[in-house]
Amino acid sequence: MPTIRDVAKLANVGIATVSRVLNNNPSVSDETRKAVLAAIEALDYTPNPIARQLSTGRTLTVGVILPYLTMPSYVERLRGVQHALAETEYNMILFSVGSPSERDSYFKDLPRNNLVDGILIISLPPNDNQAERFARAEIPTVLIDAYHSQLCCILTDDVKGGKLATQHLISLGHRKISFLSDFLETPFRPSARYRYQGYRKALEENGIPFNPAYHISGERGRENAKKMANHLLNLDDPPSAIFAGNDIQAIGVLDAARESGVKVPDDLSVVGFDGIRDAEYTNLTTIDQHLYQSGVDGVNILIDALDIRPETPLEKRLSLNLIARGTTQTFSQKT
Amino acid sequence: MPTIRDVAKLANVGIATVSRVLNNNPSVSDETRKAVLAAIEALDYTPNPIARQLSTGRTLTVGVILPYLTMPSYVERLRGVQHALAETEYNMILFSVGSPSERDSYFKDLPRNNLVDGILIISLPPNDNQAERFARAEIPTVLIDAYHSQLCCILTDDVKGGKLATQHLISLGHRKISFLSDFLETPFRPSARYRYQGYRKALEENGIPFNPAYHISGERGRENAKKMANHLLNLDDPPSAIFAGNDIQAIGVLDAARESGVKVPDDLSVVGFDGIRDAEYTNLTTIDQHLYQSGVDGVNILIDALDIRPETPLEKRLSLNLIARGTTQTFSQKT
DNA sequence: CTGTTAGCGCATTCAC
DNA sequence: GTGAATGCGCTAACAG
Repeated sequence: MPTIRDVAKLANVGIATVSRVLNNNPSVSDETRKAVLAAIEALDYTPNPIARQLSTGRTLTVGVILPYLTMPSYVERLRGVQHALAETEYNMILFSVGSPSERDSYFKDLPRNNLVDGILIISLPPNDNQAERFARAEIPTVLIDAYHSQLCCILTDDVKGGKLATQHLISLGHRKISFLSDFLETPFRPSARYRYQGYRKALEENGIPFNPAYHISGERGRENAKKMANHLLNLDDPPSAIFAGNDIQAIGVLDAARESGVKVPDDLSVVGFDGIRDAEYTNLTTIDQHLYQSGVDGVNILIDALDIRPETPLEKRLSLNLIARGTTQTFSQKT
Repeated sequence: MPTIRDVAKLANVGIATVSRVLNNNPSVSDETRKAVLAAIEALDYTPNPIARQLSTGRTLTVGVILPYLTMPSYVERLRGVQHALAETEYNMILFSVGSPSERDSYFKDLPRNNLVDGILIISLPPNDNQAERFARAEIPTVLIDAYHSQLCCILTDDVKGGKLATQHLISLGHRKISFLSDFLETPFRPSARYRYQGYRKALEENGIPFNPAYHISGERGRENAKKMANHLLNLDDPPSAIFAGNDIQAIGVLDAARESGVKVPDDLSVVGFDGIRDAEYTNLTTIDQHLYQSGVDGVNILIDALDIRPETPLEKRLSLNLIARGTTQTFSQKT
């Protein structure tokens, strides 16, 4: 592999001159510049980015820490990041997290080892110590779908979203409303918990007593959601509506309904959460939280922070939209 | 940021000793090792990977070149890569391609600039010159869902898959079978073209004349597929079955059928291609091409090649499975 | 076992 | 305008 020295030799110049040409330094005569470019061409030379990184102290790379792409919402966010980053000169290195210990290891090393110029964290809230570490680091960090008072973050209000979804059902006349979700406590970001809080709040504000039998949570995934939904549908007094913690689970609910012959939305209304593509496919009413946009915003804030570190952490809240589709309907039945 | 020198100073040793400790070199006395570790701890020191990379010539990084995550199949393949790479000591840097020129630029520089130790290319077939370049490079390269005789590749036989899907419909009694897909010529990998070839072959082998009216292609995406399907369904003599070039398009066909009141599978059978999760959701009969596994295999072959470069390029063909679900049915109608 | 030294390939002073 | 020298932080001989 040719080095800058080889180019210099061939072009009969010093390596500094080659470096100048590479970096578009204007103080090089047209003649020598041409000679250098010819040598570069002849040797098929490409500057070694690693050497450049060590020398300049910049890597032109952004590190993205995120869970394995098991959930469509992560993918959607990553797509936004991908797209926004393409507009910049930065590359992206992906750190996939499968366990809390993996997460902690990245959280510990990445802000201190100069491998990346900036860090983007998706759906993985740091604890106070970790956040402190990020905040102190020379490397700017932005959280997407996670909050910490000391760090820049892009957020959606899950509580509000939960309220919105429940409110929608209530306004349709439903009173027997179920909440079905992942476990409320998880090793990563427990968005289900916040959505549940919103659900509870909406009930309360509307004077609807909370029925513990209508609250169920379990392992994530469509299959499990289906099982949980079956349980709900088999209650003596089944709910007339189910609010699922995310779209995938809502689709599981639809599965259960179909198999049990429960007609949606006639006999049962279903609302999801996220606004992933699958929701569109299944004509599911859901809360759109602008996943893609969260990735774009995260990148933009990070890129800005790379130039001038904000003295106080920025906080951006994304809006939430109820998308009413075919799985919800007025509840008119009298029992 | 502390350097190895700071640690050495604090521990009262030479930097070589610190380096030895960092690299678990056994020839360090327990005592000094302990002292060094204490200093590392005290300074919260983390070795600079860039410096290490420059010094060793290894980056412990794999470059993944792939199209923007616009299609679920890319995501699924990336997931496989992500998972398999996590088992190794390698990191992944993502190069997202949105246009042929972007692709060409990565293809040109990446094999020569030592930014990564190995390259994985997903669904982007190189031309002869580019392949030559990869083959000559010191950096091993593996193609996933792309073929070139000079390079290692993980493949599925799209022609065979197209045959398989068509064959399935034929064996169900269908004779009026449509093929609906993306444009057969695309800037990236034209898998639709191969699947179309399989379709034609199956027809031929079964003595079914090809009806040009039953062949339609256009812009990708669910919406467009729906429009194309509508066109087919409105023909004077509409097809009794539609084989779509991929699952997303098949779902578009289902949309069209639903809206036109054409019952699937009673009035129309539909087959997709890919085996993405969405196919499962929509109960779509499809050809599963083991997308996830292709990513895993690609990583494994690459990692092996990192140790010992195969003298002759490896080629792995993934199997294809017809998954018969609810959108296909025997054709018994007599017209 | 351990310290000194010489690069890795480039950018960047500082003289000329 | 241009070249020689220095250093980025680390690893890897090479001595001792």
